[in-house]
Amino acid sequence: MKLLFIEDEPVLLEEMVNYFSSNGCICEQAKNYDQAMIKINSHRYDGIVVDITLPDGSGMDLIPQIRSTQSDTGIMIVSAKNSLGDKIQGLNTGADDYLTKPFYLEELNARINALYRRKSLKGNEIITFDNFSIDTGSKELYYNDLPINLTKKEFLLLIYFVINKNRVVGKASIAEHIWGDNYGDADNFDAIYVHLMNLRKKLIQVSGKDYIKTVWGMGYKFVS
Amino acid sequence: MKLLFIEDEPVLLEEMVNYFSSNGCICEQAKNYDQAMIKINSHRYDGIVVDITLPDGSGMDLIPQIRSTQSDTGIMIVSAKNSLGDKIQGLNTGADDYLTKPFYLEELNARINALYRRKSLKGNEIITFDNFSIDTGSKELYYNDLPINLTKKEFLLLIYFVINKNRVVGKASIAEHIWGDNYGDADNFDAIYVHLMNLRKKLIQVSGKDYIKTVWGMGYKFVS
DNA sequence: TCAAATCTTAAGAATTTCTTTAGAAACGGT
DNA sequence: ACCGTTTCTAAAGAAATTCTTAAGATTTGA
Repeated sequence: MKLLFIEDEPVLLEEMVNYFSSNGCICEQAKNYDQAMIKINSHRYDGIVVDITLPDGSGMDLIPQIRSTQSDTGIMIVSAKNSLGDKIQGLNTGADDYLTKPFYLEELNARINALYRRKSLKGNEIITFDNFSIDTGSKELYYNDLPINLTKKEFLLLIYFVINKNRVVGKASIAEHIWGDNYGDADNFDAIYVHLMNLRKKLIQVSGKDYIKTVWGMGYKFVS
Repeated sequence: MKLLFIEDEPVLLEEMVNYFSSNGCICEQAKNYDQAMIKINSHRYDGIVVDITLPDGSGMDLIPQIRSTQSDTGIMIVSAKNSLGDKIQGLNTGADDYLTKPFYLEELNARINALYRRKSLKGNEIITFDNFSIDTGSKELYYNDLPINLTKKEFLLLIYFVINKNRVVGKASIAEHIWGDNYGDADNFDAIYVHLMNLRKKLIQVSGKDYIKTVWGMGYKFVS
């Protein structure tokens, strides 16, 4: 994942770059508005962290600029101001999320990852796990190049699981993700059960491994 | 995670409670300002979702009240876009985040989790003590990378203990946090005893150490 | 010291949650 | 309109958790 950090405070900037570099990210930095402008207009990033208060301008003004050229880049505001008004304004200009200083780097990391997951889902991408590969463009699943026939619901379910790998997802989350808003009856999860079991069985059938672990009373977890 | 939803619109309230309950949270609700006030002053929560427009008052007025007594509680405002307006801008209410209606429950979920991470878990998704580590995302406990199987209640109990490390927690507090307000019989703590002992035994079994100290007549204390 | 209160432990009953199956209903392509 | 597929509903059985009960141990305080 390629990231850009726009931040004038040198200590924080270094901390962020160190943290994300050692987490396997490609990190670039800009120390002020002008540097940021140059970076933004010449490179693409998966995520950009923008400090609002810069010595030569407001990070707020950078956001529409980023958004106009890099529509699927995750934009994360970091700011010392913690009034609601600023947050609202920031998100209205096209940012995806914000964090007020001081913050934990773990928190920033979690949010950037969440943004990346959310954004990258749209593109035609191939996600792999073990011997499986999912082509999100053609909506197909392969096991060692052998195509596995999944129904639409099973496929959506699989994608949702893979995106949230190793994390417990509750039945309600699954329901909302697959059926959207109007999943009326809250305590009727029969349909989920069925699709889930079908998907589980298909994965077991070809791989011999059960990827979907049941977490009693909580939901399910995709492990790999 | 124990949550309070303050919302007068019954459909949305029910949806939220159902959603988060099905995702493994303990949920309580308040339908108006007065009910909310009572709840806030008598219970502690990990997160509170506040609707601004209530029939008998403004949710905004509840926020300083919450903040003054529950500093680690994540406060999430939900509101129709037009009622946010300019009034709030620049007004530092003490809320942590906001969401304008309508929203996806998944979005609310993500934000509440983020707040919980930041406030209670101090930025970490993984909490450690001695050779144990608790992964709050995958809902698993490890002892030196050896997974320890806990039931839902045991897991909730452990988290509650760890967050309140070295502090005595009474049985009533435990009950409240793990069962919410629908814990029928107030002076029946038998169920707590059982879960508590089961957790205690599991921890002793792998580590040889009893982390849960009994404080006679008071409650229990998790030491590390 | 002894009775009362509180806690520990264990076993089994009750409840909840999950799995599986089968068939009905809805959908989509021809 | 027909047929095959997908999706949903329903219901029964399995599994795991949760709760109740009860008996025994420990601590407290009169």
